Amino acid sequence: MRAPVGRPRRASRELLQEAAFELFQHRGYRGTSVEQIAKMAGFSRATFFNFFSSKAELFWLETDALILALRECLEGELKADNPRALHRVLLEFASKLSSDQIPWALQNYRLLEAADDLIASGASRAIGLNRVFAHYLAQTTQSDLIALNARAASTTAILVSAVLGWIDAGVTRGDFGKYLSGALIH
Amino acid sequence: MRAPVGRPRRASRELLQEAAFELFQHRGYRGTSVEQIAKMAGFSRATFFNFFSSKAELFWLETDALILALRECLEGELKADNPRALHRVLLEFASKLSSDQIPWALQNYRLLEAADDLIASGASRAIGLNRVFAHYLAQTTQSDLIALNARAASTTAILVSAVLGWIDAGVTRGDFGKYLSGALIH
DNA sequence: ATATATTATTGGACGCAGTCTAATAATTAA
DNA sequence: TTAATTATTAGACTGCGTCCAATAATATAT
Repeated sequence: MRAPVGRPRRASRELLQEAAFELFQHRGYRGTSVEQIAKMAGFSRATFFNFFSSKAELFWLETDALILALRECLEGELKADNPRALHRVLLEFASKLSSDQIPWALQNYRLLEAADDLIASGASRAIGLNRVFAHYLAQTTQSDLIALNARAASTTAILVSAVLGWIDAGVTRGDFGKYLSGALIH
Repeated sequence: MRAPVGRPRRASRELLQEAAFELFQHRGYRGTSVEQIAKMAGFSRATFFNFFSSKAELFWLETDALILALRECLEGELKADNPRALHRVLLEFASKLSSDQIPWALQNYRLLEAADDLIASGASRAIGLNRVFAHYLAQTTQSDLIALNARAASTTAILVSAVLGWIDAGVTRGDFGKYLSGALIH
């Protein structure tokens, strides 16, 4: 593990994100330009795009980590001898979520509404989740493709709506598991 | 009903849409600029934005009409003495859909994938549908908000996945009702 | 006929996102 | 000291969406 060759990095995703969220608070997402974010963090616009492929990617950084954790949890389950039902795994994952580690983006998900690129990137996350669920169901159950896709889509939609409900509940929200189980059994 | 005052219109949504879809076929959605669409139809870029608030709005013109019809169908049902369950109304609406009147945008929904603004505008349609369903459920059933939202979201997701499955089935797809009912009862 | 009001179309400018390229800066290795 | 390597940067470009002022085409009033 030698010292890396070449000019060392000064910028980082974290530095840029910090500057961005501060600006988003004051001027909103649309009211904040990439130029301003980069300048606020002490870098140039070009550098911003060395770290994020778009303004929206920055927004989802923490949320993507959460989604990744969920995906790995499901993949681990698939490797088990007898993988449990999707809903059970989701509920267990949900029970480990604590109210104080909600990604900034999710806590401020209402920022989505006015910005096309945020809606699009949020939708891409939902679609990605849906693919993960569909894959899990395909491995663990047998049914025709259309019913399988419908179940995956339904699960995704319910999960998202439970998350939003949980966030909307504010600081007194309590445990997420309660919200998810309430939404899953209908 | 006198002749309208002022300079008469030459342009129309239909003319612009026709030109746009032709270009989309050849160069794709992203590869087609608003400038090109307007020029192809014989107008200027500025005129395009007199008729559509964005390139994506043009894409959804026919689909929006379909969604509107569904919404009106549900609103009519709400005014009935004894509105039926949401699923029943949807199935009846679905049975009236014929394979040869699928909006161009839906038939070519794969164009969505590469274009952020299309994804965003598509997601907005889904969110709008979801609101309609949530409203319907709120009027016709009694349950807590979170379960209600979850059911609406689930219905929306299932409807969308059924539509996509139906379209993917190609010309031999047959009746949509079959797809929807297969997706709804899971 | 001519002038006026009204509406449609247009050109041109702007700011911002995202892409690209070439230049420069900071470091390690030779 | 020089070369190789990587980070940062400036600057140009295209396209979207917004805006405004200019012009064109029509109806109506005088």
